[in-house]
Amino acid sequence: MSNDTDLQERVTPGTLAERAKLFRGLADPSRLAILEALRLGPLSVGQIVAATGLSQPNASNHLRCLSECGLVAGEARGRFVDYRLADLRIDELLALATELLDGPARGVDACKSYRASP
Amino acid sequence: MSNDTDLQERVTPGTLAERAKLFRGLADPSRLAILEALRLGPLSVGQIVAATGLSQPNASNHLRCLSECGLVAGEARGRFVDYRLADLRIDELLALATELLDGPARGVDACKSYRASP
DNA sequence: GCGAAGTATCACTGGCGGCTGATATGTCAA
DNA sequence: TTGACATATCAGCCGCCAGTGATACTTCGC
Repeated sequence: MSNDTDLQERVTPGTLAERAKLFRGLADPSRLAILEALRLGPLSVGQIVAATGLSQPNASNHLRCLSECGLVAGEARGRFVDYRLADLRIDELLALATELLDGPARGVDACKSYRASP
Repeated sequence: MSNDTDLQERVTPGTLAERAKLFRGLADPSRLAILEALRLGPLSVGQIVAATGLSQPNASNHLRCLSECGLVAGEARGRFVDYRLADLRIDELLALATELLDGPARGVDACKSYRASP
């Protein structure tokens, strides 16, 4: 059993679970909607709520998560908080995903193993 | 209510749920372990099982899913099936994720909103 | 100070997805 | 043909995360 774990670790030393967790951060339509909205520029929570249609507590929760994960960064301005993408490579990652969806990964939406919005 | 949906759609026309689903395909440690193993070259199911420590039915299930999604491609060779990454950009995507984890997204593993392996 | 607006936090729940164990299908060797 | 091997499929259970609703906290206008 410890052997199996070792084998798993040997594939990519250490960061396998972390990478899965990173992708999981991007795997939720709500979080993705927030990130997409922020690609155009910084937004306050209220603006994000308006842009995505999420409820305010829900958006706040996801923003907390995204912030802790280092995907977005929030800057308090009075009673408002402006959020922005934490890194340019996040934009690249999203763009690359779009490319794949137009290409080989076109069959994703047909996959029955899991849903888009859980 | 239909207004909120419209707003959501306006962020990225059409492909928001699909992109979430693509990331969800990468968000599982088992699937990610398979993809990582395949980055080094094509492998049969048995070799994947040995490399990842997954059970055979479990690996087969994930391979089916990954194949339907267009992330891997399988080629039957006798009673063996060799799987490989379906596109080079999948490798790029994984590399970009690693970069982010070494950089701004370092706090991902500390995020308590969700786990690495569900 | 007081009320209001913006944001964050909390407990709760329902639905979904990943793992397992058994079984089916298909293919090679003898 | 028969047995063994490689892979695929199936049903069921369990743990979990996303959403909701209520509420607390902070900051601004008056």
